[in-house]
Amino acid sequence: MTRMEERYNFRETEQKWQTYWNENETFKVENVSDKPKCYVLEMFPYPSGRIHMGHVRNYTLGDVIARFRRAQGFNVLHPMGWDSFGLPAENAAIENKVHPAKWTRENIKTMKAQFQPMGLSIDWSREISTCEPEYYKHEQKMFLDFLKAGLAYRKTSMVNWDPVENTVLANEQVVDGCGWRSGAPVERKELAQWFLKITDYADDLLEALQTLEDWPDRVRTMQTNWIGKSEGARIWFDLIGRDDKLEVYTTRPDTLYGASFCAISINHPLAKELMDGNDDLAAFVAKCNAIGTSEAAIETAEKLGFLTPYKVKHPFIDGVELPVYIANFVLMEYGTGAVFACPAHDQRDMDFARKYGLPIKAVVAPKDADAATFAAELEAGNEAFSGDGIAINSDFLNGLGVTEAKHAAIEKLKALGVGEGTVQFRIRDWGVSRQRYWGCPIPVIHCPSCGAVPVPEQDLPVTLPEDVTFDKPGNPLDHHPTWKHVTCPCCGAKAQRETDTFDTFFESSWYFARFCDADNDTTGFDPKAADYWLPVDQYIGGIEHAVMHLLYARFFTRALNTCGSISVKEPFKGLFTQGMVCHETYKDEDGSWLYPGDVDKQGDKAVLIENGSPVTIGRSEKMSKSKKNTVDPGKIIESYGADAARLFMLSDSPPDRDLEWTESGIDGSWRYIQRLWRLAAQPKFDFLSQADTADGFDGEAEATMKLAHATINAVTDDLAKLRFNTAVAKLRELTNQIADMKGEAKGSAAAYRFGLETLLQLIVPMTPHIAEEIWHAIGNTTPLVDTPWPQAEDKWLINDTVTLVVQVNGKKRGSIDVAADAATADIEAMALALPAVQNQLGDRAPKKVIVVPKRIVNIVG
RNA sequence: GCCCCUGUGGCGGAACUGGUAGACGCGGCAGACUCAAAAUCUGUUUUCUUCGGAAGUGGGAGUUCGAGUCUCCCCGGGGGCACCA
Repeated sequence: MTRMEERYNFRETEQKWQTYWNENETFKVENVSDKPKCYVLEMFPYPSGRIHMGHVRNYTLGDVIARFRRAQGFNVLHPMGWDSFGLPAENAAIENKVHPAKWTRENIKTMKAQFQPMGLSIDWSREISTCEPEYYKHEQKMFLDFLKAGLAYRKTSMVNWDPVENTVLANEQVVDGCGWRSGAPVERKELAQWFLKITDYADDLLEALQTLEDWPDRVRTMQTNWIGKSEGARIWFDLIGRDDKLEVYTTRPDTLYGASFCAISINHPLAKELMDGNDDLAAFVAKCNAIGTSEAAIETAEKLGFLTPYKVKHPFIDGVELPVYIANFVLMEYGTGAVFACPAHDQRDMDFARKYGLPIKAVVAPKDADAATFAAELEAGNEAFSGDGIAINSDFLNGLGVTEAKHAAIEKLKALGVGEGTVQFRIRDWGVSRQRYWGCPIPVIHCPSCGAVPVPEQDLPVTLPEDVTFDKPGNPLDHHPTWKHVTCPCCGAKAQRETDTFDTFFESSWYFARFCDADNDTTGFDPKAADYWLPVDQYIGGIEHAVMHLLYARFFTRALNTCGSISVKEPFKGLFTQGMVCHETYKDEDGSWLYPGDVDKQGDKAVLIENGSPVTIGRSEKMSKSKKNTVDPGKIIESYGADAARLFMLSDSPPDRDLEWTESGIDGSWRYIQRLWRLAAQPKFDFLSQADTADGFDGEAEATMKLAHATINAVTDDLAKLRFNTAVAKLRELTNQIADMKGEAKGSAAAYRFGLETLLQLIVPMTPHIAEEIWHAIGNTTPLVDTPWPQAEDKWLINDTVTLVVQVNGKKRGSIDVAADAATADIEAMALALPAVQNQLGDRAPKKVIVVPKRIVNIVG
């Protein structure tokens, strides 16, 4: 063995093993193997320029799983790439006059160099960058396939329009009704946009959530809510004096007998019809629009109604006519943009009815209530009743429960030809057009006579022009002198390219398939490669992607499946959402944010290092540039090493909870790394030359052997369940056990060595560098990274004697050591003989003695 | 308003299907080594205590031989959704 330095030099060691892994292509994988496959993927980063602690946590978690599975004998795919289209690149272009491509590629280079010292087990041969034509040309082909399959279409819809920047903004880019950069009030504008038919898969996307057992319930709930399936009925009310009908959607057809009016959206065609020359209505619409769409505005918004001259016939009751209002609470985007209102059983309708003096009629009463009394109280009050109950005052529905009454009402509507049962979804088709330069061009040509014509496949890719300017607002593709001017592929006439680009969620909707076959130049990936690797076994990322990215990717995979490009439907079998990395916040006397590095903490107080002026310590929040509570991963790795940083990311906090970054925490991890080193470099006794198991094990040696084997099982289980914090705790316990050994028992040296080697084998996924270094230093020649995961031996897991706690009336009074197979009667006798038990019982005889084998004895006195 | 998560020492957090509450770490305290400091090591660290014990997992009830864990009600913290008919 090599002589070990007294102190561990992490800089040298970490560099050494990283170089070894790179040169040996240790983590490069093939798409064929006789081992079972395991695909571990972390959400790929946006190349913003610098890695942050969130990245470190994310990629450490994934790396531990990847290394663990690799050791367990899986063929592990653990790739990395760059989600490199997006707005920040264009902002940089505008602010710093640098081309988005240059900015992005330089950032990738920087960030890749920052990832390198983390020691991640990544197959870099599969690296991808989504802004390169080699990547995005495939998604242009996919889009053409979607068009053919009827999964993509163009329609005019309302969008958030920034009048200063002349571009569409995503909902997230609208802050308090204003553009996030320009600060100008956002306008609603109708614009022709490309959509993908995610709604075709609404039911499947919802149903399949139940099969995703390895997803957090939270995410499944959020997607369920987002898809928003509701079952109800469409009803066609006869408009009196007109030929047409008013179509409404309701989830409560059982309350039709309580209907008192209908209400339509201000954007409903009937409302628009009335708008011509009607100043009162125009004023009303203006008033509604002025309320705004912010949460607070809606919360306090008054119910506003405008009575139209229209009336509709009640579908069930002859001769009853209902007035039609235009109301601010009815949304054109949901259902049919029209509702019938039953004030007694809907709070919103109740508020509206009270305000405008409309009738209120109770038609459902709780099971146990006296119907007449209940109805009278309900109709006199201001509180609607929306609970379950029995139909009353409802003719043929009377006596039915809500569910049965809904069915009966729908049957009757169908029989009368005035309605039908229907399912309504909240989710809407995915608008993918963006008036942006730094995205994938939408491969379509607009011809005055042929319309929107797909770019012929042989003309792909449609690449972004390099020579663009950002000196005026709007889309540089639109301003480009020549790029958009082309001829129609159909008729040869002068035509224009589509100048919109795809939403950048497009790229992240299939990158996991690209990693399976990253060099494929024909279809983006070979279906066979995707079949082999997909679905991703463990996907890891932030909860912020619970709906958007994760839903788009699930849809996209289904769409590719429909087009025959892929055989799976669900891209991610297991999903793990990690918590945020947080840090205390600091402010100076003027209330400006301060960097932790500028602050000197002394107990509960803090001062500015520069001049000693007082600093206010704020609550711990997600690390963010704006609050300056960030810690640079590069500096941390530089001063503590990657292993210490990785270990800290895994210790203490469960990975799905927020992690509080502290100096003392990273110090603690660093101390552990040093301690681990001393275990081998400065042992209390010579465990290497004396290691001999011929005489068996005794005392501390036996205890170490037992703990080592128990730890193998415990840590294996913890890692499989992603309970890294408890795995670390158990490894520390084993470390303590080994460190406490004195070398005096039979087999001490052998047990010490076995314990240490076990520890290294179990900790190598977390702290790969030091584990590998010690492994070799104590004489192993096969790299630890290629050593199979340890297996616990049964003989060390069995205990001859067990300690039983003895309770009297549920309170602990002592304990007894008994043989594992001791008879119940003997155990009882021993427990009762304990002085502490005698004291408690006094003269009384025990009423009952409960013996739970290998656990507890409870004496009831 | 609806839905979800969460509440355990000074702090982060352990506690498998109900069975020794506080593993492991951070911080603190005391001591050793040192001229001194750092590092390291040893001990101690839920609270109260008449040193026998007693209380204790946000609060209150319940089920049980036994509850941090299960049930019901209430309170606090965090997050998501929402004029969704």
